[in-house]
Amino acid sequence: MTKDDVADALNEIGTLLELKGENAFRTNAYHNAARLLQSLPGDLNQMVAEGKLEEVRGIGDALAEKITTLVTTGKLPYLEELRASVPEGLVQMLRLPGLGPKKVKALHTNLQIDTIEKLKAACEAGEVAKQKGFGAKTQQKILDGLAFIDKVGHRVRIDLALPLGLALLEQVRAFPGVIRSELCGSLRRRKETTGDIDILVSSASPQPIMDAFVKITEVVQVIAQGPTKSSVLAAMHVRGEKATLQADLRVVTDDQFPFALHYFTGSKEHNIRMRQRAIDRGLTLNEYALANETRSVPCKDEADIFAALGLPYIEPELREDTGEIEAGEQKTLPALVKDSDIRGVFHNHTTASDGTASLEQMALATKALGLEYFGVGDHSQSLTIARGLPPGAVRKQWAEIDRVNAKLSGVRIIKGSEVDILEDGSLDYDDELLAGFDYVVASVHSLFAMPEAEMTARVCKALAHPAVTMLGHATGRLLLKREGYKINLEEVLKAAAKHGKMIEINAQPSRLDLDWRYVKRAKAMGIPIVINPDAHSPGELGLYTFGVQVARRGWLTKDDVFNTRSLPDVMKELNRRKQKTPA
DNA sequence: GCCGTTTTCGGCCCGACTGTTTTCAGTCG
Repeated sequence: MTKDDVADALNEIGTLLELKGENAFRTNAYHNAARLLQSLPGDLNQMVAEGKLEEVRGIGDALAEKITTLVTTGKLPYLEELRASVPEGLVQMLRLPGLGPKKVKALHTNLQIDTIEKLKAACEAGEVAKQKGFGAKTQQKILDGLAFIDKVGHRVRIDLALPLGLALLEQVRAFPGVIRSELCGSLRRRKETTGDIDILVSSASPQPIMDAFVKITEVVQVIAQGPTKSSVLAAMHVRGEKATLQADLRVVTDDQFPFALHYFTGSKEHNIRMRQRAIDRGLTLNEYALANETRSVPCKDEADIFAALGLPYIEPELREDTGEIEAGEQKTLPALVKDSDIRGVFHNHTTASDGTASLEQMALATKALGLEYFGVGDHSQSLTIARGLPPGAVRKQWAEIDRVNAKLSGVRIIKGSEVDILEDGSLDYDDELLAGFDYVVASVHSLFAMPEAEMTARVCKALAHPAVTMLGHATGRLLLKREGYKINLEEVLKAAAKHGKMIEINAQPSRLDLDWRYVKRAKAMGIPIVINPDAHSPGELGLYTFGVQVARRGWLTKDDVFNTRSLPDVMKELNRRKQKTPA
């Protein structure tokens, strides 16, 4: 058993104990131990063998014994007994916003609800609202949550899906007889979430490839296995989280490969347009060929297919039928921004607020990524939960930045802050303090339930403030978990354009906010975009690449993205903006 | 569950918000 498997088991115990109404300190000890294990360096088997587990702060006798049993036998009777005593449906109910262990337990005890289906029926019958501690609003919130899950289905965030897809692809590529192979589908188009992994292979002998595919270590279940297509369920741990997805493998001949690659990359809407173009030229386009009864157009790659239909190559990220065909015809397709264009990052956190690494550690990690500048953006004073900085701490940090900047070479720390937008749209620091920052990210972190008009006015007012440089995570959404707050983004973009403000693409894979559709809109309005990792640890700095993917889906070129500029350029522009700020 | 210069029991876990209440339990970050 790996560290991650053991951590999964411990987390499961913690959750099941919560549902049984156990003491929160006890359940937390399990979750805590799971987290400890995942960040533990070295080999777990070896630690167990050497009896070193108890030395870890947070793991005592009881946890050490359970971990030892899991590692040595691969199972744990205690966990199995727990599972048998708690219906599986209760664990699923926990995923609904507004439902925690206490409420789930109450629903189970009082209404015998132990499945999502029974929960839905009870809400629709109005039974839940009658329960003590529940009410009409809670009941509606559950129904909204159920509808949301229904809509989202079993999709997985790209930061989890892509590593799993690439791990499978890498192994498939090593199979004997594989000529070409690629990821297709929404993963290749770098959509923010993925429903399944599509892998395409060209080969003259499909059968051995099918046989080998279902035996890959990440495969947990074989759903179907035919001569040229197989479907499996694959799972992998990525940075402590488990990704499980259906993965389909298709094998075609190498002549068919470009057509199949285009077809399975989609999107469906893009494909429809392309097939129509083929028909207009007296041809049919499908996953095997571009042809009619009398002739077949040979294509060695996708570019040949586009060329045969009178178009330049269209990048997968653009294939959504949102104007890419027309732009191709007019030769106005953008040269999309690339990872290597990024020269620095803004909006990051250090131990001064809720980050895990010091200013200097973060700056060094930025340099190690080959970047030139690290914009610090710790939280402002109102966000006490994230240890937001009071003014005194801000001034202390500025002195620290000057000290570290004097010491380091090859990377520069830029003074910034992620300042809360307060309820009335004012900022969380006074103007004098704000004027001392090189840049300010303004973000909403409170009162998410505000009516749309109020929230829009609140954010637009903040954007009018001279000290604000850019807007942080524009909607506050958490992908597959929580919809963003209600806000009129069109109005927000107008305000940003009017006041000359930038908007960030928050590159945290759970956010990817501003959404790519609005990124495209922002570009059309001339609003500069900044790709920010919102890193809370050195390891998160590299997440900016997920923001680059959003930028590409939003048609952005290098020139559209502020942090593709060099350090001198960036400082010049930030200073120019500050000159406009009345002190 | 873990932990101990407060050491074998009692504290650990903070604060805002929501929806339910009429003073607060539960959820969430």
